[in-house]
Amino acid sequence: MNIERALQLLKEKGYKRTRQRERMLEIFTGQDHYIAAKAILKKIQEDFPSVSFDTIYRNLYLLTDEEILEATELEGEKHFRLACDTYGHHHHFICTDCGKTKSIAFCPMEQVNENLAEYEVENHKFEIYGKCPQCQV
Amino acid sequence: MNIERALQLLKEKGYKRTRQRERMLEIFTGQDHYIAAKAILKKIQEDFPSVSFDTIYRNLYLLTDEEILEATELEGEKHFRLACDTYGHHHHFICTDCGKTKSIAFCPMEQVNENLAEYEVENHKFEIYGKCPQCQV
DNA sequence: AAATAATTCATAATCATTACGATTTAAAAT
DNA sequence: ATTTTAAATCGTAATGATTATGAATTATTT
Repeated sequence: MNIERALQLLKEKGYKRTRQRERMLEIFTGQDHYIAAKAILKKIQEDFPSVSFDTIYRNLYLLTDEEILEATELEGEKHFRLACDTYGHHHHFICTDCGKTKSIAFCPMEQVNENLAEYEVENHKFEIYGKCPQCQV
Repeated sequence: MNIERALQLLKEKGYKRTRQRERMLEIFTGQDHYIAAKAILKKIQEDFPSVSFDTIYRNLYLLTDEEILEATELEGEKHFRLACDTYGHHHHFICTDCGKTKSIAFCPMEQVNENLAEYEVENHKFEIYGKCPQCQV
């Protein structure tokens, strides 16, 4: 995902192009880290000191719904990153210090041979946690 | 995990045997469901109307640290269940309605062949979400 | 039965998140 | 270029889960 494509997607859906949204996308661009909602807020306040929680959260969820961002919950806080498009469905190693991610192509759902016939599977989560090379002691 | 063993473990560590703790363990016994902290509180209040948040949360975390309970975070709320001892390390299907679980013996870490040599893996999470037979529409 | 150390209770504080009404602003229509 | 209008933002307050605190209580040890 890149800014151009994100803005295009938003336009197609009739959403307005606001400076706050552009700035949010800029913050995410080029990052392969998950970032806490709180951290996004702080970053944006550097340019828009009066931006409110509402704006940030509303937009984070909007962008996630539109699949421009990916979300995950780490230690009770929601974190976000630009949706990856290196390959399709995949998972992540996530650094518990800095949020840096490494993509894991393998999806465990292919291998589960437990009998789940009577269960209606809707979703799954596979994440590996640890320290990236930069964050090791 | 069963009550006797849990109480034994607590005793060995020098923790006191309180009525509240016994009641908590009773509530979990025989359940293969993840239960929200809030729900535990309500249940215990039936017997101890004046029990406080503090008691519940402190004990849920204590029991989790002692590996008597297992915890997971579902929709921003922590949920708990008795640690399974059907077999060793494993994962769960979790019903998003009632919290009922089904054990999944397969662990995806065995299959990951991405090169994580430079990454210090500490932990992982694999959960499948959906509706159990009882909760399907 | 007394001592002591852990535990609980009652309540307040914190932290992330969500909600709301008034105001502003981007984009469409004139 | 101006007006219109619907969406978005701001400022602030509310909510909900969780954590913290200090005094009172209780299980265990002496």
